[in-house]
Amino acid sequence: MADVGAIAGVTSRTVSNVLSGKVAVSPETQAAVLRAVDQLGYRMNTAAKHLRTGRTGSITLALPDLSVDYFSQLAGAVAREADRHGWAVTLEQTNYERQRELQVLLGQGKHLSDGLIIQPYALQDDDIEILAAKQPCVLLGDHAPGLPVDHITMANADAAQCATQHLLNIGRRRIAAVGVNSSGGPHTAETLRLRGYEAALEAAGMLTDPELLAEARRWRLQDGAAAVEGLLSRGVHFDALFCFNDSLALGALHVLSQHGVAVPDDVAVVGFDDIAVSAYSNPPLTTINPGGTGIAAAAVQALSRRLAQGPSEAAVGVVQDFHLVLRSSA
Amino acid sequence: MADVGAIAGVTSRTVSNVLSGKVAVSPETQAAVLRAVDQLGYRMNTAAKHLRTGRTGSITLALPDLSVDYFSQLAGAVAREADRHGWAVTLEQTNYERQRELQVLLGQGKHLSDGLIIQPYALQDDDIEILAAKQPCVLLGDHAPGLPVDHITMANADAAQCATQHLLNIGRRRIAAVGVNSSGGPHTAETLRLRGYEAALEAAGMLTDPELLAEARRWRLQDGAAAVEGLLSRGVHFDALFCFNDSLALGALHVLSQHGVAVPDDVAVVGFDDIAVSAYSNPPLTTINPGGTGIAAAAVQALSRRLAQGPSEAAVGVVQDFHLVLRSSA
DNA sequence: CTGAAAGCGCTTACAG
DNA sequence: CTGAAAGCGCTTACAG
Repeated sequence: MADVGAIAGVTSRTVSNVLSGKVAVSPETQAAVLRAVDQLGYRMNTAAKHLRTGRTGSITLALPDLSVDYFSQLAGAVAREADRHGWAVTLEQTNYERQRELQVLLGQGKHLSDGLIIQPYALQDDDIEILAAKQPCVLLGDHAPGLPVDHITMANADAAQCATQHLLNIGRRRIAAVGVNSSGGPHTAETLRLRGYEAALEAAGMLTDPELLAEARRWRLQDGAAAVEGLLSRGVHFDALFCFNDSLALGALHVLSQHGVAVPDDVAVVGFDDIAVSAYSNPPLTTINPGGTGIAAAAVQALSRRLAQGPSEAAVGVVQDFHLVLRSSA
Repeated sequence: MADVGAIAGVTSRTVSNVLSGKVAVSPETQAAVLRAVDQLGYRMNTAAKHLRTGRTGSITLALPDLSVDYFSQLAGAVAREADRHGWAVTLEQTNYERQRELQVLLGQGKHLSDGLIIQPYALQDDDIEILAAKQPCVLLGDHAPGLPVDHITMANADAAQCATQHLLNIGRRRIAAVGVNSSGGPHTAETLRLRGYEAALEAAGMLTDPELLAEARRWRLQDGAAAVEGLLSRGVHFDALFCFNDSLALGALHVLSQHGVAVPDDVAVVGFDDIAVSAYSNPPLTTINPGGTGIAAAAVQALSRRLAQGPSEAAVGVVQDFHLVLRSSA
């Protein structure tokens, strides 16, 4: 920077002013500096800037697993949004491990960043206190209401009820729920979606048959396949599947097809998330769309606001809209 | 660091030595320092370290689009590998844009990192010279042979020939190629895979029928669907599809099913990449597996080696193994 | 094995 | 509108 200044006939101070654009500089000086920058191929040292200002210009995105479609699509959307805000995004795969989630929240990640967008999975409500402190942070997914942390969420229970209601509307009466996880906390997606499922049944004057609750701790393709295999091998009778996410549903579709079960004639299937492949499965999957890239945009915006406001302002919670996407599977 | 030293009764120099572990420190001193670190909740300032050492501890991963399964799975694998090497990974979505690819290669990304792993898409061979310079860099995908840059690739033509050969082996004679892109350069995946396809036909004494070449500039689900719709609407007769990647194949499967075409009876389908969903499609997809997470591991390792050796050492090219995964679609 | 000191490349009160 | 100078928090020759 001093070298640039030397060529332009100014000090580093003025070069900095020109480059940051925060302080007015006379047009001639500005032109001279820019010329010198070009001539030297000068690029600012971000480390020095970071050291001085305390701002890194990057945010951390912490997700359980990038190879899960929902997360990778979320990551893509967040990257795009962050880009618009001039942020780089550093990736942190937490592998569904509480330890790593805590580590990231405590800011012990390898890389210091200005803020964090995290979708926790294994973190308990007890860990809440830790969250609020340490660093600017936006939570994705579901957590205890009243959490003093910015968060973007969706109406999980309502959406699940809507999905189940649709299955009831088309005349199904033996609807299995795929993705139940009895070890989930009270404010997790698995619990809320189960609640929505039960609410729909109840509203129709029906009881939840425990036999129809198919467990799946993780929600990957293989987990959906295994859950439905289980249902089938136990001889459970069902005419519909409400899967807690699309990967489960895709796995389910696969197993049903292998067993010669017709979808939707014998068994109707509804998913949750509307990932890209779901529109192209055989048959195409009816599913809940959780507001598209809205979550990513809301998250980045919330973090941006938090960074501008500082930690004192009250936490904001955004509830994303959803809608049922009707395709052939139900 | 000075504060920590004050408590431990040493200077920052010794604290630094303890924390870096590079210089021997007496056990008592070490214990005292560690205690002080704990007591103060001290965390090292990475910016200062970076400024001083010139190393950021992070690498940049530049991919066209995270919402494409192949790339997101690659990103997940790279993140995992980088983690093992103690690196954070910063994400750069280039959106298939030459401009952004150049920008990243020139190191003009928002974030300075120690090195770059990039899968270019729009970059031409003319840009090669730029690549070699600027920063430690590992190339993914296909490029001119003899490129003076570390690169991880696979035997695209061989794999494509293998896939096509399989279709010939099971008695198919009208094999359409899906994903042809006439504007691709001579060393791109589209060109190499087409070449493998043609080589297989030629080896069987057959000619390439231009009618069977289905264009698709991008290789997403919708592109595969559109390509096959085109084939169908043009009334082209075909009994097999060799799709240049799995997303195209999945899109194709969808359209075939919509039109009541039986797979594999009427039309056999082979894909390329073996992404996770491909094992769960209906029918499950026969495809080329490009060495699993081997590419990610090889890339991170190559970058690691490059960083240790400096720019003078000769560039290394790794050709990843592949194999055909036989499932029901062909 | 440890101290005292310089310096990495910026930004920013303090002056003028 | 611009200079001279301090300081962000580390690491590392230079000594001892």
